[in-house]
Amino acid sequence: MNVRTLCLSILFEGEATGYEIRRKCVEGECAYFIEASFGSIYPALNKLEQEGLVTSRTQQQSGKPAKKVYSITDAGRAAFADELAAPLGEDVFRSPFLLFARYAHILPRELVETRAAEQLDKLVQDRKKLDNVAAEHGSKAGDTWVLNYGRAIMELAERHMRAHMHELITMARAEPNKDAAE
Amino acid sequence: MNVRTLCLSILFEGEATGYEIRRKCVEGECAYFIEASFGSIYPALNKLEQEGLVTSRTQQQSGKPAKKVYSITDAGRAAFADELAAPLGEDVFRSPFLLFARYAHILPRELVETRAAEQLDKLVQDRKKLDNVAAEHGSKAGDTWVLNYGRAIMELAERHMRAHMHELITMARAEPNKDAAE
DNA sequence: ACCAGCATATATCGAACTGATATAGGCTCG
DNA sequence: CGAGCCTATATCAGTTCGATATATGCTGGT
Repeated sequence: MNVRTLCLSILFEGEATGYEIRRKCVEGECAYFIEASFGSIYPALNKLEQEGLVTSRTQQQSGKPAKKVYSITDAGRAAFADELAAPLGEDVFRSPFLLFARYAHILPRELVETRAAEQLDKLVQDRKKLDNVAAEHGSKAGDTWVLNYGRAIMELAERHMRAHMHELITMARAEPNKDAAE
Repeated sequence: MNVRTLCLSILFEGEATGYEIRRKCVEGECAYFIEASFGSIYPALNKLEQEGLVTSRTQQQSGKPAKKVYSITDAGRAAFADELAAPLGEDVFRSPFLLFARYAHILPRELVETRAAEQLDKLVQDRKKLDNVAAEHGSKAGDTWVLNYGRAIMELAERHMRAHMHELITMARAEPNKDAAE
């Protein structure tokens, strides 16, 4: 599932600029399961326009920079339908925190405490963000389903972290570590 | 958290070849929260050797190709410790399936049914894999913690999917779709 | 008996993507 | 009244993925 398809999926719902597509990824309906940077969105939109899957018009704004509003074409809608019918890629989960956690036993207690607290905070923030999206957007059924899936998992992650983070901190405390040598 | 640090983390635990590092990412203790391909592991190991953070020796084998066994150096251990002390990157979750699910309402019922079943199967397989890792490896405390975190989440994901996938399928069924036109 | 396919093992390359940076106008708040 | 932020587009270097190449031996099916 590449940035190209992501752009088509958002334009399928209605017009948008590159900037707005980015925002929808970071704080909108897709926030939970997609990420894309400007560095991939803008080139993707250019290429989609070249291929005739989207069209654009430049819109002047008072008090803000001019923006380039993209719309999907019939060819774009067809291409998106084809993408949805194609075999799906694998889900990906990467966690620097979990790599860190494996080595709690050789790390200073204070550091483990800090990182665990930061991680819990991230989980809480992310869950709140999903709750807000669910509350604000009068989203369609598919969006609600995805959002509920995300919220269920974030809730558990938060609960699990809260219940078990002290064990990680205890590991760090248990063995005196290299910190003493520094 | 880059491939470089991943390699150091695995070599910190003991000697390994590039191939073995890859395996540990795919089916070992890290399977849940890390992924890395040969295309990034081998170059990373070469660079680490150039920098003196790891050393290698070539080991002949009967019945198998020769392998290049890497070991971490003191400089490597120090570099790894520095990495662990540095601020952590963000956790990443990307799900082509959830992007697909948003559009269940415009998709043929059969396709949604197939993809939902495939997704459930993946979740079951992944959970089983984590259970196996937990059972086989007499892993250290940090590994057990990470594994339990992963298992808790996979279990919920599986349960949630099992309980709610029929809603997705119903969405597809509810509105007749473009499939009729094909 | 033989061959297809799979596991081990290293390596490279193009395409994709991230994260940082550049540019630029206008707004807000201390 | 200026620092910093928001909107907005764009590019670039570095990282990573996914596919492919190469080589060898084992295993299972016909």
